Amino acid sequence: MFKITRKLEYALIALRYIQGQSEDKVVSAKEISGVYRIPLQLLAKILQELSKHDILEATQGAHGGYKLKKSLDQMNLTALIKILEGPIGIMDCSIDTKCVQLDICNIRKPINRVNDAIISMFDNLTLSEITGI
Amino acid sequence: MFKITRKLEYALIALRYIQGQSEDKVVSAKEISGVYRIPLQLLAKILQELSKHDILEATQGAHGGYKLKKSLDQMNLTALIKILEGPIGIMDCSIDTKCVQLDICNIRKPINRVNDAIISMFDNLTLSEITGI
DNA sequence: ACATATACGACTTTTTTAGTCGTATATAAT
DNA sequence: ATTATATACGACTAAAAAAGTCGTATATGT
Ligand code: SF4
Ligand code: SF4
Repeated sequence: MFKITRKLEYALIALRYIQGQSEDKVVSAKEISGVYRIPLQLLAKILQELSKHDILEATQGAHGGYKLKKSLDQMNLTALIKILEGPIGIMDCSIDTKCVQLDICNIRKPINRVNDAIISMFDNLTLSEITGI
Repeated sequence: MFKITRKLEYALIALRYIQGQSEDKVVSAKEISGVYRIPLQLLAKILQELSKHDILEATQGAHGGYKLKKSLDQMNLTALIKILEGPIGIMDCSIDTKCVQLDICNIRKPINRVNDAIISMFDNLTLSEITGI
C-alpha cells in the first residue's frame, strides 16, 4: 500500500546514474543493470519508454545506449510517474469513475484534498532534486 | 500505484458514518454495509480490527454494533494506516531492509526525504479532518 | 429457542506488479 | 559478409498484494 513501484525506482536510479556520467557518454542498459543488479530486460523496457517520451536519447547498435535528452531539472516527478504508470491518484475516483460508492461517498472531498496535496508535492519536485544536484 | 486501499477507505467511510450518528447509538456493520454497499464480511473484519485497537467499542449480540471509543481528532491518519496495513513507507527499504540495491542505491536518501514528507503530512492530519468536522 | 450481531481464522479470487522470452532491427568491428 | 552487441517491442508467465468469501463459534436481546 502506498508504495513507489520498482519500475519507478529503477528509472530514477538509471537517470541518476546517467546524469553522473560524462555529458556525452552513451550508457547501455547492460552497464546500469550490472552496477545496480536490476534485471536487464526489465530495465531495458523502462529505458525504452523514457526514450520514447524524449527523456532519454537512444543510440542503437554496438556501443549504443542512452544519454539524457532533457535536463532533469526541467521535469518533475509527476511527469515521470505519468509516463511510467499513467495518471496519479490515491483513490479510484480520482482516475476513473467506476466506484460503487461514488454518489454517496462521505469521504470523497476530504480524501481529494489529501490527493491534491500529494500531487502538488510531486509537481514541485524536479527530478534533479531526486537524482541529486 | 500509490493508491489508498479499499480497506482504508471503508474504514474512513465507516468512521465518518458512525460519527454522524447520535453519540451513544451503536451502529451495526450491516447498516453501514447497506448504506454504502460495502461487502458485509469485509467491513465486519475491518471494524473488528478497529475495535481491537480501541478506536471503536463493540457491543455483541442482537442490537449490537459499534460506537466510537475515542474522539477522531485525537488520532491521525498515520495511526489508522498502521493499524490496518502495518508500517508506512513508499519504498521497501523504509520498512524492511531486504532490497538488493540497498548498499549501492543512489536514490535512497532523496526518496527518503519524499517519504518523510508524506508521513509527516499524514501525521498532521487528524481523522476528524478527514471525516469532516 | 431463535434471530441477530460480533469474533476470527482459513480460504479463494481478482488485480497489480515484476520479470521473462522471442524476435526484429540497427551498427560497429573484424 | 559475418559476428557481436545493442536497442525496440510485443506477448507471455510468475509472484505478490489486495479484495472478497466461507465456516464456525460466541454473545445477547426478544
Ligand atoms: S468515491 Fe469514495 S470510496 Fe469511491 S474511490 Fe472515491 S473516495 Fe474512494
Ligand atoms: S535501497 Fe533504493 S532501490 Fe532499494 S528500496 Fe530503498 S530506495 Fe528503493
